[in-house]
Amino acid sequence: MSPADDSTPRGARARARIEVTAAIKDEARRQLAVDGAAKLSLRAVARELGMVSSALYRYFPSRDDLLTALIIDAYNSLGESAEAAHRKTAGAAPAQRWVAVCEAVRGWALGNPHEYALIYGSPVPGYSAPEATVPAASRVGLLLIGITREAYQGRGLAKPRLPAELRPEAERMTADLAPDLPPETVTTLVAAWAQLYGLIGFELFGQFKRVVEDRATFFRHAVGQLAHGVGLVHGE
Amino acid sequence: MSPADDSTPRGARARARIEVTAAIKDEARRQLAVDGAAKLSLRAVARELGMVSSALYRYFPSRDDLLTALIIDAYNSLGESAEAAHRKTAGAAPAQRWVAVCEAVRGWALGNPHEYALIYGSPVPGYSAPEATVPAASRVGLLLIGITREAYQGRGLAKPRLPAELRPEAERMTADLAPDLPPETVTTLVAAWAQLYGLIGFELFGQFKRVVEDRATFFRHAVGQLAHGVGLVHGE
DNA sequence: TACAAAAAGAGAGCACTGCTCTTGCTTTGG
DNA sequence: CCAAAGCAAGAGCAGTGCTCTCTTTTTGTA
Repeated sequence: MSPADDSTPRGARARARIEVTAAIKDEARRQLAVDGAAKLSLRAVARELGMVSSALYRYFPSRDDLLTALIIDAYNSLGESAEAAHRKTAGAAPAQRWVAVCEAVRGWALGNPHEYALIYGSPVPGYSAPEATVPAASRVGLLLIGITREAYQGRGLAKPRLPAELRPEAERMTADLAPDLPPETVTTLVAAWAQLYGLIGFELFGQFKRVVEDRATFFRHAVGQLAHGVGLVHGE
Repeated sequence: MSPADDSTPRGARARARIEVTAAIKDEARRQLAVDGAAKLSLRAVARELGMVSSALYRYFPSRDDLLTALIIDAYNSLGESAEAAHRKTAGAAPAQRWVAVCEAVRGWALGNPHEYALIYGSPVPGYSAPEATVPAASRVGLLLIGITREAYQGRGLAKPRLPAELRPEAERMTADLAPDLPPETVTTLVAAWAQLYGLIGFELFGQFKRVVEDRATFFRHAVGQLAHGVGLVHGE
């Protein structure tokens, strides 16, 4: 995760530290998958690893620091799933790539519900994500921007309307996120990005219970509509 | 909250029980607003109320039961805010009512972030919402259905396209939720419902930090687009 | 190579949590 | 009137995050 400044760890101790750190995170991830973030216990992790709880604080100075490490890993794991779907659809139409990436995000979420809740559910109280999580957290968003850019550079796309009151904000966002795209598109894109997580969250957290049954099909259709809204669909 | 079967409590003891129960919930809500659900402590609540912790278990058999009561209250509080906005816009165009209700939901969420997180964030681990929460949880959804119905009965509305693979599910949802509306509309409506919470959740949980600044304007536009997608906007 | 410094583990302990059980006291209803 | 039910209080259990001290082990360097 951290950049490998010197790929040769200075000694046996440094190597051991890396291994123990990884072991702690692995065991913590295991407990996370079973019981969720709120029940993750440092003492239980240490117990399972055969070490005493106070020794664990040599590796993570607090429970929140462990959680932060897990959050960054989760963002990266999710990002890799999404990027894999993106790669696999190279050459396909932008709308299809969009749907594929969205489905990869959904699939990862369904497969790792507690990790998903950790990063996109309510943040752990009193905990605000440190700056270190930003790059990992951006990966999916960048992917969606990339797909849109590809479509735009390919043949342009239908711009949604933009009310005058939103234009300043739209131009600010555009300058920050994708200066080569029209503000109308960037605005819709950001909304679609948030809406994607609404769809996934409702499914994952049980709001669709007794409402939506064929959730995969429903999701595919909904994110297809999102792609349409962004302007990725030309034909028909 | 609970239906007043006999509005005259049988005696002084019953009255006291109601009052103590309310006091516990109030204090718990106070702590919830400050520290969030995970740090809500029965002992702290009891302490603040001048009672010993074990006495609290006469009123709520467990921490989860207290949380469930708070969840139902939160759903109802949110529902009332939304319904107030709905009433206040009686006679207005459906799209305007839609936006007003969505803004009421957002306003309530921003004003009660921890309560919002309690009901729409990641569910408390190992905790699945009991059936008792269903009616309270449905109020906002019913409102959105009502607005759409009003628009439909008024002058009909533009139906979005519906792919064949989704038609069975769309018809099932329609039969369950609003048999008098076209399946195309119901499907889009359910998606919009989830997407609304995506928009609010991203704002509330910090995902829009350094991305969207003028969030009120952005939100108004985004939910206006949702209304458009459902078919509530006729003109222009 | 000897040695001080840094890193790591072990254990005890503090203040807190949810929850249970027992012991008394008070209100209630037959 | 009096047993029964409801309620409060206190002690106690097992667990938590975290800190502090003490000892051992591994370092980089004089």
